[in-house]
Amino acid sequence: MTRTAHPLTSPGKQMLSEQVYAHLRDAIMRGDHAPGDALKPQDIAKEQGVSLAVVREALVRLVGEGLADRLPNRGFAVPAFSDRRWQEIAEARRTIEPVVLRMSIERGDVDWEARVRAAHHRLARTPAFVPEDGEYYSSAWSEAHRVFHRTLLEGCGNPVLLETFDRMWTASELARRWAAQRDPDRDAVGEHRRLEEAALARDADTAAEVLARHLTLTAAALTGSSRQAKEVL
Amino acid sequence: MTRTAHPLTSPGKQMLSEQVYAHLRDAIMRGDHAPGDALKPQDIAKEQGVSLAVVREALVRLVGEGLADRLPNRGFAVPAFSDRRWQEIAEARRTIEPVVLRMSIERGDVDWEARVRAAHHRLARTPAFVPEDGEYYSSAWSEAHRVFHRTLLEGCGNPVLLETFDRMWTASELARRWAAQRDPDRDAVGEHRRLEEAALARDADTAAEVLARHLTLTAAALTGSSRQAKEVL
DNA sequence: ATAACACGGATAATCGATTATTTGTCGAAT
DNA sequence: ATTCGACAAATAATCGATTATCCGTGTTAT
Repeated sequence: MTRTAHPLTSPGKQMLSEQVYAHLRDAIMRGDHAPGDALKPQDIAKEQGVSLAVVREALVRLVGEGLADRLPNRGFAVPAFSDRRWQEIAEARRTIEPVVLRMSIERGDVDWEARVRAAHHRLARTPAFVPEDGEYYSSAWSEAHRVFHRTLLEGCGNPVLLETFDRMWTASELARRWAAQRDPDRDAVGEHRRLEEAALARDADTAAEVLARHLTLTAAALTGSSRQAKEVL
Repeated sequence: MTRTAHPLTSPGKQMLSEQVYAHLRDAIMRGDHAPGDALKPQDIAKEQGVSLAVVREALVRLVGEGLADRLPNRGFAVPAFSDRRWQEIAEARRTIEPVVLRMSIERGDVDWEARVRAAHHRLARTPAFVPEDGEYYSSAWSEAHRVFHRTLLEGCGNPVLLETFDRMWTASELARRWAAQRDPDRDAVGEHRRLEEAALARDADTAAEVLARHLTLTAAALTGSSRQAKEVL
């Protein structure tokens, strides 16, 4: 039955593939599936109540962002990160983010300063762990963490560099889900505080150094032993 | 009629969506379509002799790589780059590539040295322009140019950083197609030669500086006037 | 006993057709 | 003459079904 023309653009409606994409992305990032698990279009289509075409589109997008693997004629799967891959991602972040942070600190305006303050404040008062979630970071903390690191860089004013950050962050978080158990000795809170202080003081040298160290320590904590951290430092 | 099972994996066969994807990517990168032109799935499907599903999959992949724009319920289009966007891409390259080049020079082995030599040699003896192609760079030169710049960075040994290069290079070349007329005063040949020399001499400081200048000059040449180049330098 | 081959189930890839949305146009009311 | 709204073409999004491919299993020949 065709209903009469909409008086105004129907508000809540968006593409099904978009919804399925977001759902799968969140599920994968949340770690709902084990690495290597098959993502079967038919099963997903049935449980989401949509056709294969929309699931397929969502999966293809996921592959493009590194959130799914594809083997031709073999289907899609949750990506499995090797330790080597994880280290490469961490190194890439160490290489690029301090440079962008410098640019950000040199260029950021007062609005950026305010956003940095707000992001750090939010991060500092969000608990990283909630008892019932076991060893995993709470999703609220993960999001606050991402926003803080991104905000630090946003002063650079270059969307292309921020896109690069987004891609690496996604890969980094995905790998962290599975490479990881937390290192209780880490003082990430203090590192974040020092980052904020250096950024707001416009001390690019210190900020870049602290960020590089922060990323190194994080990477070392996630590869199990803290031996590597001491070596690098 | 179903034919009997293959004695061995049929050799030339690959996914249709892959072929269509490659075809569209090449066409867009070659500049066959004007920026902003609609990419109509139906037309493409008909001229390629495939169904809508495979065209759609190819287009979704293209969007993921920034080689097509998508407006929900409005279809796909060849991306139109603003001058601002082009400058952002160029700045991102200036920011990241010199840093990666340093790492590459510090780490590259003798095999890398040989590949740099070969890539530069190939670039130097490939003509940048062929008369019948008007003002556009020849596709052979474009490819040799890409390989040279990529090879310079490959010594870093980090696939994640190289993926980042690939994405930025693609965006850069796409923008160049349309932002661009060449600046006859440019001595890109000399810049490339100095890059090779500094890299092989393991002079990371000089190489990074030459690369930054090279990217600045290229960007300035493509935004029309060479005024900006002089300012930045 | 082993290795190569053929069958069959499961699932990926593709297709043809249906449904939904947008946009331009035409006409009526002001 | 201008604006608002309904109609109609174009085309994007989705669906259900078909075809092709892979892989495990069982069979047969050596």
